[in-house]
Amino acid sequence: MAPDDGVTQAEAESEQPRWRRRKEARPQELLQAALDLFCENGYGTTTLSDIARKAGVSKGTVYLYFENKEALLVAAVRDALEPILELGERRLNDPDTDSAVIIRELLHTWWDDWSSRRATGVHRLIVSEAQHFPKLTALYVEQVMGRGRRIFAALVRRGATRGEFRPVADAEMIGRLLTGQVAYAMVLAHSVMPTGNPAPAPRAFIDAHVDLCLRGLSRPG
Amino acid sequence: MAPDDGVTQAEAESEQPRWRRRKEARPQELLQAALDLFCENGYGTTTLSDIARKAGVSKGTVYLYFENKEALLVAAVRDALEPILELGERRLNDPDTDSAVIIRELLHTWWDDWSSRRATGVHRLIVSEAQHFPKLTALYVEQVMGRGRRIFAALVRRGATRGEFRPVADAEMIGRLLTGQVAYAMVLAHSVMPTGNPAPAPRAFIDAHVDLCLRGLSRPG
Amino acid sequence: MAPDDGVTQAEAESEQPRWRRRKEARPQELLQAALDLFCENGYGTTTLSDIARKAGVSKGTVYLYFENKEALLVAAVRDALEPILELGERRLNDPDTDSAVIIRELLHTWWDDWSSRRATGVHRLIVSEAQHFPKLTALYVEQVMGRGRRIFAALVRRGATRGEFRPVADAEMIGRLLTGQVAYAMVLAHSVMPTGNPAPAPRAFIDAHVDLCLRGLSRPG
Amino acid sequence: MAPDDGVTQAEAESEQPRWRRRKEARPQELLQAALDLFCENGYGTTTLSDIARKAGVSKGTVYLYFENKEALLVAAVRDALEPILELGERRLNDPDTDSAVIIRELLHTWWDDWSSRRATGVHRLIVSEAQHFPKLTALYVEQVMGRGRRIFAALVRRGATRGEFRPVADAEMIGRLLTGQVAYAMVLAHSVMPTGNPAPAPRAFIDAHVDLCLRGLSRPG
DNA sequence: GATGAATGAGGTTTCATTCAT
DNA sequence: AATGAATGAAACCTCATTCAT
Repeated sequence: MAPDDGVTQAEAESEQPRWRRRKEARPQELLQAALDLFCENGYGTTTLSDIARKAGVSKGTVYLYFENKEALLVAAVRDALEPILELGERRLNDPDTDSAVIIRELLHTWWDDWSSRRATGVHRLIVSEAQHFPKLTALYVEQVMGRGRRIFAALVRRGATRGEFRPVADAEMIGRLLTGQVAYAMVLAHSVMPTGNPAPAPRAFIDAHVDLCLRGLSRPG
Repeated sequence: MAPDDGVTQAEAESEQPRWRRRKEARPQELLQAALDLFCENGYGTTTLSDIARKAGVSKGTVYLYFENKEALLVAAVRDALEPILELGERRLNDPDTDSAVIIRELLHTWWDDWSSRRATGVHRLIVSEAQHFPKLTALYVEQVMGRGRRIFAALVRRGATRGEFRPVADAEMIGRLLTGQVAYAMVLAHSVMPTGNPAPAPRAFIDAHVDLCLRGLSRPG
Repeated sequence: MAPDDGVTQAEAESEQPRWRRRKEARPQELLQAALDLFCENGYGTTTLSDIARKAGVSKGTVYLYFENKEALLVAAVRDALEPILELGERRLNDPDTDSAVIIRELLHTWWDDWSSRRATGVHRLIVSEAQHFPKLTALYVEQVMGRGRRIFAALVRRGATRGEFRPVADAEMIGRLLTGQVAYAMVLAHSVMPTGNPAPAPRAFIDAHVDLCLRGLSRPG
Repeated sequence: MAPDDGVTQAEAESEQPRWRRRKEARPQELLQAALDLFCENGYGTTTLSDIARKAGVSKGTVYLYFENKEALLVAAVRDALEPILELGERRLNDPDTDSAVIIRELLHTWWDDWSSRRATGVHRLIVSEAQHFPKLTALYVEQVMGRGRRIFAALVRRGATRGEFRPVADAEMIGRLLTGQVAYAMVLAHSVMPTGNPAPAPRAFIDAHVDLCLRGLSRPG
């Protein structure tokens, strides 16, 4: 989770030549370096020199793979989100599992998946830059926010149908509430928290959130 | 009176208030122009020329009143938040009002107050720039996030003490959850939503949020 | 005629301040510096640093007066040509002067006027950059080439009408021939000649050209 | 035979020809691609990638055959001009042909030969880049401009000697005038004309030019 | 106090050239 | 011989900041 854990750095090696041919690996290294820096410092503050240095290449090399800085941003975000978005609704249809359990697990899984991709900062990044990159924002709204909301709305309906939850008038809104709190936690984790301001551990926070919401969804009596 | 409300009156009369009143006749237009533009376009994208033009003064004039761009940002945020933070716990001590009602009203009031100051964008602004202005972030975390959390934590405890709510283990966490969802709505209202992505009306969203949480806080049976 | 005769240089003065406010004079100095350098070295080879240095200002100052490099080129060319184009047909209607005399004098005057504006290099500049600046090229073709051609075509017709010249089928074509040779001399004077390749003096060349053409226009017998 | 034609046969058999024959199997496509692009877009604007792509090779390959971009320019120009310059004075010595006819035909042939080599743009290219490549410019001045001027000066002297033309004081100057107009037509054909500005067809233009000049050379009475 | 012309560091981007493969 | 990934210098341009007026 440290912003510069060395994984993407150029490998320190013996008498390294001026450069190495890495056509296959380069784009990934660049995308990860770009994502890390954009998430950490924002788009405007991150320079292409920073990205190139972190990826262990020269400035010009970036332009072999990406049209310009904006394209790099879009590619980095897409690259981070795509595999995550393909995961999704795994246990949604397991009839033996309570909806409450699925909801709780899915929210935890969400956090873990994004963390493993070093992508939790994407929320903050999008929120910060939304005005300047409407295309990317639309992607995020539809594929991330919308998808999450729909999944959890479906779970809420499932729970209501199965008699686990009380009947719910606006399941979409509940879906929005369920996901929003977690997304916001990711936003804060990449903005105000790193400046030395404490916050509860993600798991505890998510659990408290789920506890409160599930209790709010439970059937009276 | 709730036993724990001391938290919210602590700094009001201290000998050296952390949130200083600066009543010098600063060009209010400058602060408002800066706030609007920073909130709308972000710190990096907003130029001092933009601000000066919007305020109807020349670029040089800005430097008569503010050390530099950063100082202007800090002053603009402070200027926007200061009067809002002074509002606060008005009806907190009215023994005839249910805690649930206070909570609901306070969240709505929060939104309205911030809207009237054109300050709803401050959340997004802070979130975006937190890394680069730790002082300002600390202020925000303590005075805005922290204050809100403490107020609502106190209200939760009040409700539990009065028998309105079930007993709550971690009232601070509940306070965090209650305020977070609204803060996040403000963040979204100034980031992804303006790019053409619909969201529910604030009032409806807040009400749904409060409904769910209060139900989650209600006493069983 | 030397490319850098110091006229446009920043004035060396006593303890000069970091900069001087010169709002009125700046654009002219910049335009002349730009024109000189563009004519001497071409558009692509001339850097904005060169221009700024020659005009005695910093790079940024150029952008206070001109949108970008291209706008500076267009403005410099326009600024050089405009006063010249306003001269024109002065003696065209003097009935006491032979058409042959007018033609000869006008061609000499043309050269002298352009020289006095340090604008003889514009032909070469336009010819070199025509493909990349079609707007500017169109201006040149219409206002410079076309105007010259039409003036001299009119003179040829005048001479034929007055019985000085033989009847001419295509006066426009003759106008093209009369002007082209002089324009080409200007082109060469700013391209191949400065690299150490000798050419006849402009006056002698123009006279020879006029001699040959006027003899070709004279009435048989 | 005209007494002064030695000028045009001077360098043909010298021990170390100034215009060297380089018959190495250079990729002709490279030279032609470079010539086309340089003539069309200029030297600075043409990238080595463009040339390599047009020639169907990789960028690196260019450097197997040419030291650098400048060497490629020189080679391309030389390659285009060399065979043309070897043509030259074919019918110069045919005693049965009038000098006027030779002049007219030679100017048309000049245009046709250059067109067939796609080399008409070389004039514009040289004019544009003369300052930066003095060696190449000197070559052009001597071998192209000078050669042409001398050939036509010789023809003018031939015509005067044979009594076809009036006596001429400065035949070199007439040669300059005869060739200049055609060279200039080529310059314009590759600069201002392609941007949508009409001009007479080359043949008509050359004929009008020759008509005027030959009439100017004709014997009075 | 107010102005806005001027500065110059620093950003993104291009491209001739090199060199491991 | 041929490739094309990689380099890095240098270009254009922006803008926070300064300061003569």
